[in-house]
Amino acid sequence: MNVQSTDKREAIFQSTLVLLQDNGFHGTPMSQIAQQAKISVGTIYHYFESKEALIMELFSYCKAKLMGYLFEETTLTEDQYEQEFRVVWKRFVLFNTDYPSYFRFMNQFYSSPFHEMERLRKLQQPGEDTTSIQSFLARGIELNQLRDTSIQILNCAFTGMAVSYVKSIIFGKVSMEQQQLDEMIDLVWKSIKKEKV
Amino acid sequence: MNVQSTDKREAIFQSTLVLLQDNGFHGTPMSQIAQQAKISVGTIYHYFESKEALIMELFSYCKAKLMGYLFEETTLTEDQYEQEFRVVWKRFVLFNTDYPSYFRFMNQFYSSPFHEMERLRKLQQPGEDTTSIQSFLARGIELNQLRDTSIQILNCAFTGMAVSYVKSIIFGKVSMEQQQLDEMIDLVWKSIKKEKV
DNA sequence: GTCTGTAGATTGAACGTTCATTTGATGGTC
DNA sequence: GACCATCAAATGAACGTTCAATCTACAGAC
Repeated sequence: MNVQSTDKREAIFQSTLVLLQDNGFHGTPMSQIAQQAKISVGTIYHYFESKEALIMELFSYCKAKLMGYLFEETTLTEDQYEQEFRVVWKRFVLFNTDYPSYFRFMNQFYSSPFHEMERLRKLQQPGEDTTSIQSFLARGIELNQLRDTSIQILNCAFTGMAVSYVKSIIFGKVSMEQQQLDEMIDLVWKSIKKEKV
Repeated sequence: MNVQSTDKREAIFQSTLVLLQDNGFHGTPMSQIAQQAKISVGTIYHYFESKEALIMELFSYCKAKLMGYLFEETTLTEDQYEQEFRVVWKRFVLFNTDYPSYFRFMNQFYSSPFHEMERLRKLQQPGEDTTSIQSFLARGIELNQLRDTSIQILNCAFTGMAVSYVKSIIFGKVSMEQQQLDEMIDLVWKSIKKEKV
């Protein structure tokens, strides 16, 4: 696979992202994806085994981008976990509001039967994402900064509020102001920080 | 429309719910819905104008059930808002874990293009749901029990964490124990309660 | 520098299937 | 016999996928 073909894959990904957000998975025919990407239908099948495979790979692609953005250049100082936390959470919101097509796609993906497939795939091939939100939260517990409870519960607070907030912004219920973003981060931090005795 | 036809509508709703959660909207043909409901395809079109109309009405049906359950028999005493809050939040979780097909359908609905249609419909015909979560939260602010911030932000905490928690339970990441549920409610309350001065 | 062979990339018409919706007939009720 | 409910076959459009043909790039021969 040479440089050109990487471009083609990218073009297919972007085209799919744009169309999916308005039409959904089954509402987006391969022919339309091809048209938008300015290639022919057959070419898609040169790069992806099937429509389903395209979606699965697109998901990995999006997730990798998000995770890369969240944790890039984070210099974690032990006594600055709270600041670090605020940065990561804010990045989560900013990434998704800046690239709403990514967000809407991943959101659709997670609430679709594809999610189940992804889950099963992960069980067979575990331990691939080492820089996940989960391990970031785990570190917070170790550093005695976060409530000593299950990672899953902390994750519900972190991700749940972030996703919900991003939705509010994208769907226009809330405007994206610095002040409100900071207040939202406060809510999140209040809920899962370790109480000082 | 007599009693029989109400039963038929109900049967169609239930059949659709069951099939949609595993196959998604476009992966669920009308023929299959009919088969599962033990009626013929044509009959569905007697009760619903189209597949799309069926989905939209199913959403209203589900939402009404959820809201009815959340706020039934709540005797709101002014000085017991916190308790009331905990009851309502817990009910939100219980309803959705008890009826996962409702949850998964609504979740799909919210992350699909249908949501946009619903939103537009709502704009044209506002003020229909008076017993919504939003007004419950608004009351909390009035009673000086919740942080004095925008309803949308409070809603992100309430709904965001609840949805995320229900997902964890349904997808088997977290088991549903009383202790954990209570801890989760604590997180939510901590994040949005009014700080005592 | 030109020619040639080859492997991969690209095309889009064609195929077979599936689906939402329509329709006209049939059964039941008052 | 009028009206509503129900049925299942028929319709026609749309879709995912395939494939034989065409194009492109480039390495080696001379």
